[in-house]
Amino acid sequence: MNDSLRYRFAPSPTGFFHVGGARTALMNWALARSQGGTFVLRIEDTDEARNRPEWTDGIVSALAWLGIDADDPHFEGPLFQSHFAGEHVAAAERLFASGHAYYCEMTPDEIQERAKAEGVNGYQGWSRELGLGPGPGRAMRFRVPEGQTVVADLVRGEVTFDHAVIEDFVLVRGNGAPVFLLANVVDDVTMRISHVVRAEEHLPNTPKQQMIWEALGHEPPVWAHVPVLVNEQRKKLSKRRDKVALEMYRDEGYLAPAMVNYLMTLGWSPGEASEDGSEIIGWDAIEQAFRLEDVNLSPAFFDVKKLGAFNGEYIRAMSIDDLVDACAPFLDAALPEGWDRGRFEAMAPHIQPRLVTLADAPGLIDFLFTDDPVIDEESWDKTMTSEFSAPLLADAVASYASFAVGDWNADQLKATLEDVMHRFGLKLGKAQAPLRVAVTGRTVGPPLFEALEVLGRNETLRRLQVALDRLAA
RNA sequence: GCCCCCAUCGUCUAGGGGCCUAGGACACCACCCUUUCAAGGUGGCGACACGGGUUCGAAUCCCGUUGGGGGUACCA
Repeated sequence: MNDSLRYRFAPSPTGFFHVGGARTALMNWALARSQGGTFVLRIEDTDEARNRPEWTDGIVSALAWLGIDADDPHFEGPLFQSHFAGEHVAAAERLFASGHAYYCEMTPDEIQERAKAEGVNGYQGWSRELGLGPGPGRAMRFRVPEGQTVVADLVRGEVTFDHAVIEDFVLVRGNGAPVFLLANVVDDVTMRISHVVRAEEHLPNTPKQQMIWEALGHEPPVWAHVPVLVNEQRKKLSKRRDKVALEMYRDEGYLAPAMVNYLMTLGWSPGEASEDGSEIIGWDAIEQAFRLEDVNLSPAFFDVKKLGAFNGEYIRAMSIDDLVDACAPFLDAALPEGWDRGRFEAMAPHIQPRLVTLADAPGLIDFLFTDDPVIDEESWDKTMTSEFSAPLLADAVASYASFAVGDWNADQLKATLEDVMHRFGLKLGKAQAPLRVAVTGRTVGPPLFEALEVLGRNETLRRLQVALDRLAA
């Protein structure tokens, strides 16, 4: 372990875990593990979050789902920001004592008025030289010196900010509560954080944080601001308009490794680490290959369709046993209680290449687990209105009825229907359609004869007869 | 308003002066395979925002324009 490499991930609990947060967490994790450093999970527990401990539990379990394991030696935490509250105030006092901060008793309204009257923008350090001491309602502000701050960012290079455009920002509110900006820096200092890897939206605040680091007498950390994730309108992913909760993707049957893989390809490319040019690459390889220096500068669109492609890829790579296990919860939710696991195991290889998410599984095979298939009327109309539908069905019933139980398998069923179709001068694609609708209720689905084999002789014949009766009526 | 960031196919990206008539992946289209739908295979469509420089040579470097995004609270 390299004790001097400490990467922090500092989410605020909000009741769900943001996919953007997942990505930065993953990046920090990859760095900490491959460099032999530590991933520090620090949770910004607000008052509301403290009343809802399940929110912070959610963060830990979301991280665990992603493979960021709290028991891993590289993992430290969770630590809670509120535990350091005393240190926040103490640091502010030191800043005041050393002249880096001063008290100001102007209210936001007064500031706005005066700025308007003077035709200037924002607070102009009006209380700087008043020599005010602490007092009720007085906020502590940072005395921004002349000059400029250069933020050395590992992904974006050196970014220069002119102090002239940074107002004397508030450190501690009039009620004595330190602001987030200060708390954050003090936590980072206290926890000896060496690398701050976070989303780009924090870049404009970084010069302020760097000034605080320096005023506190510390060398600032290595900064790295990675591009934000955006929606189709190129706006930052937001809880209100976008589907951003990691938990929702998990609950819809997206696989963690697929999500992890996809997230890491946003703003970064595995490059040489992927020998075949595909973007499908396992975590171990990602961990070894990931470098902040290789991260892109521009925002990336979170494309659910591409996520789905990755997910399908990962599903197809699963063993049948694993697939069955993974699908089980989704089947529990959708099928009648006590569904036959063996039956699903028999069909699993056939639905595997057809799944985008695990949640798609029940819809593909539910007809095998219900008393009667749900007939899609559109499908019925499309396939049962031909002249040959009824006679073909009748022929099929007659042919299948003569099957011995031991002959009831996909190959024989197919061969027999081929005989039938020849009698009608049809191709298999056409001839199987009425049977498919009669048995499954739909025109599309898993391979028909395999499904019939699983369904069994009696039930298949019964369903075909039901359809025949309906056609006769 | 002010500050900061960004700009290669529809999308995610490769690219760091000649290897680029710009490569891959997802999506899309066509064909093949085929038991419907998928999966798989083959092929196709498709981009360096614009304008100036620098250079023998620019997607790559510089400047500007335009366009996008983010930030700017006694929010976190």
